[in-house]
Amino acid sequence: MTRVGLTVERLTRAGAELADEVGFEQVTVSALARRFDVKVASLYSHLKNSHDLKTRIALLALEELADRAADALAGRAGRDALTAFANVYRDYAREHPGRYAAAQFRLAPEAAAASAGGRHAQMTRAILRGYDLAEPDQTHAVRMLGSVFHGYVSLELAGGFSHSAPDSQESWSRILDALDALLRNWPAP
Amino acid sequence: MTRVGLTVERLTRAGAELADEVGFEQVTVSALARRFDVKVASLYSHLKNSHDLKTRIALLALEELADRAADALAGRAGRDALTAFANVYRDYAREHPGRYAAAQFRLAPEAAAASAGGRHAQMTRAILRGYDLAEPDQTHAVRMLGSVFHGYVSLELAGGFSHSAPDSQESWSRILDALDALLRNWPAP
DNA sequence: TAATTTGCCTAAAGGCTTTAGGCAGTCGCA
DNA sequence: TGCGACTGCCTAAAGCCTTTAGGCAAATTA
Repeated sequence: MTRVGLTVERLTRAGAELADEVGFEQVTVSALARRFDVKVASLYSHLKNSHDLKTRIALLALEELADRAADALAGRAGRDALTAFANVYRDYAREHPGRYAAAQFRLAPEAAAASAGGRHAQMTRAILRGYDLAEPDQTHAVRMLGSVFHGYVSLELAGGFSHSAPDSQESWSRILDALDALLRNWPAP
Repeated sequence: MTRVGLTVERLTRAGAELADEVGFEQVTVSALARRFDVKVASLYSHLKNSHDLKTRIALLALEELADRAADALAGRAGRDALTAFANVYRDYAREHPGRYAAAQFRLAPEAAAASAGGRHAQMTRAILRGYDLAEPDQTHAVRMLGSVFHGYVSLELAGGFSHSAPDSQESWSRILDALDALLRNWPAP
């Protein structure tokens, strides 16, 4: 009856790995217990419930994404920043599909407030400083960028662009070109 | 022991309604059986399994969406078509959140091939006929439009834009303006 | 070393999925 | 109209997941 040394942090990290391996949907308290070779009930002294586990994985993914984005943004501006930022999302989703799915997990309002979501929005705004957009257009542009990045990455991950020409990488590059052009030339109302 | 008259079609429609009421995730063979006041096992002569049910709901949603989009597109061109098409997605997602979630369900390749997915792509291409874009830019633009529509609607549905100014409707309008401008002025490589 | 806390365990109840086999309406055909 | 075949819904049962309650032993503290 040796102790394995479970902690919320270890469980969350293992849950994130599990998500990348089998998909976020399949992350289950049982599967996690199996992975630690421990009885299921044992996890319930560390986790409130299954939803709690998923929330924690989502928060972890949002933090990781924000950290990477912050790194990528350091020392860059304008189109360079836009591209680097966008690639962080896409690359993260490709490297960690389960975590990326987790990042889309519908958080309860207080969890959302405590999440790295705010950092993401702030960073998107920072990118736009290179583009001379006043409010409220800046907010519109923030929302649009978020939509394109999230939308493209989701569709790509869902297999939407595979098996058809031109390849996805090329579309991605050209879409970033287009966004850059659009931001430099944002239409008046 | 009267017969209720279950059919795959009725089950699928009821499943779609259930999805809108409680969320696509919560759509379950058990819940559906409850709704028809019938034993769970009875549904298994009509449905292969739970995944089959979800696939059918997804296909239904994709059909409905394509039908609406086709209606909206009839007799419109250019920016007018773009706006109408985009609004179909957004409105459908707001009216039928569960079905919209279903439409995002990862389909198996053959199910995807038999789905209305192709009609959606064709209609997006039709819109672009008003904008003078040659290949491969047309495909890039199709992918970008899909990304923005899907991304925006997902983020909005997830509550991303509520409780903050400016309101979501305004951003949506301005983003459509921006897309129209971008398509009229698609940058060269 | 004794007392206390903490961590993992056993047990059990309840829900969802899926398969197997059964009985009774319902429909086609003579 | 009556008989047989089919179809549709049912009971039963096994397997997996979640969650709670209560227990014992290892680790921590004094």
